[in-house]
Amino acid sequence: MTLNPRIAFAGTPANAARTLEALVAGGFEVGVVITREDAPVGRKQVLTASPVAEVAARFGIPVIKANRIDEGAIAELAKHGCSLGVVVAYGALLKHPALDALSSGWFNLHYSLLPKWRGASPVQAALAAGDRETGVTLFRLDEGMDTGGIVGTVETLINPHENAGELLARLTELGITLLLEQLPLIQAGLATERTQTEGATHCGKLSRAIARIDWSRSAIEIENGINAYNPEPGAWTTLLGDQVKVLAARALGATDWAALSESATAGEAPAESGSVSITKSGALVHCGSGTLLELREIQPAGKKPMPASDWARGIAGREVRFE
RNA sequence: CGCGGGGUGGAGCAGUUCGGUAGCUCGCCGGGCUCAUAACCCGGAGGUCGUAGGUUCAAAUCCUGCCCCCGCAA
Repeated sequence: MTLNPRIAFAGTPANAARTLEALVAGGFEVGVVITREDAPVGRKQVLTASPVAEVAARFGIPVIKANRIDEGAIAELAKHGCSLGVVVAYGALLKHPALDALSSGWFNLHYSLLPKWRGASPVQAALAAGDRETGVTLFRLDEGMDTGGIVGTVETLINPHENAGELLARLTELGITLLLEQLPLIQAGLATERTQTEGATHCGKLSRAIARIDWSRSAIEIENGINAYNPEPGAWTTLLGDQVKVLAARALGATDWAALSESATAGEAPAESGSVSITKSGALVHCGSGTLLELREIQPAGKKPMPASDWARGIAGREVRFE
């Protein structure tokens, strides 16, 4: 038995589940877990409990399944004697009655360096914007959207070609470190909270629409988008009307290759955006401003993910252009 | 019964509409060229065409059931 206050944990997806695991392993007493209700998953629409619910069940922690922390959930919450809340990607905003439900308040792990990228998709936003660095922020929840006082941050450089899945995995571990370090201080009333600075930026919810590749943009911008929107919701384009996911690709610098090529000096028409050149080892897509994007991994609709070189072999000899 | 694509030698594809026992680009094995090579040349191995049954003189190709994979939607 610890003397520390019992913690209420709110979260839903896999990285939240991982954090919950670490919290328990770290000796913190999690009195109750709040997660979103079971949802249909996959083609079969099987009603599935969230990863956080799974972990809670494994540790025998009581679970409250609610898509928002309303009066009913607050009443349930009160039964478990928790005084401090930790929120990691729960999936709903905490409004006022809920915020006041715990005497020591709620603290949230947010995967950006606040006040940068407040909102629902900070990891993706940082990658899409081509940021060089990002991080994790632990802050006290208030009624605003990611506006509360900052308890601590961890910074990290974004690796070249790193996608959102990889980056989130790293940030999750950094967040766990931060949380395990700061939580005892918070519990002891020794944590400091500093007001967020000016210059906030925001990001919205992810949608499939924004993950569509616009081949008229430069290769670097396109690569940033591909890194940002993989693995979810998946950067995509279309080929003859069928959707094709681009799982990984690399911009070949910012060079205007079209202007340098012999065909340009020979007066031939420049390649249209989206047209694909099959090479010996793969495929190059012509992007805006004459830039080139080298495809690395691709997934046509109905197919499994495959190396771009394999895909290129199958379409060799045909004219190919992404729309 | 939500919509849709697909299962052909190790990989990616073609062939299926108009049935006649299998092709392409690679990979692999062996040999050659070369200082050398992921380059080039020659040769070779490897396939019950997802599965069960049906129609037929003949089925990867037509019909029916089943299994599996995947995209969308939710």
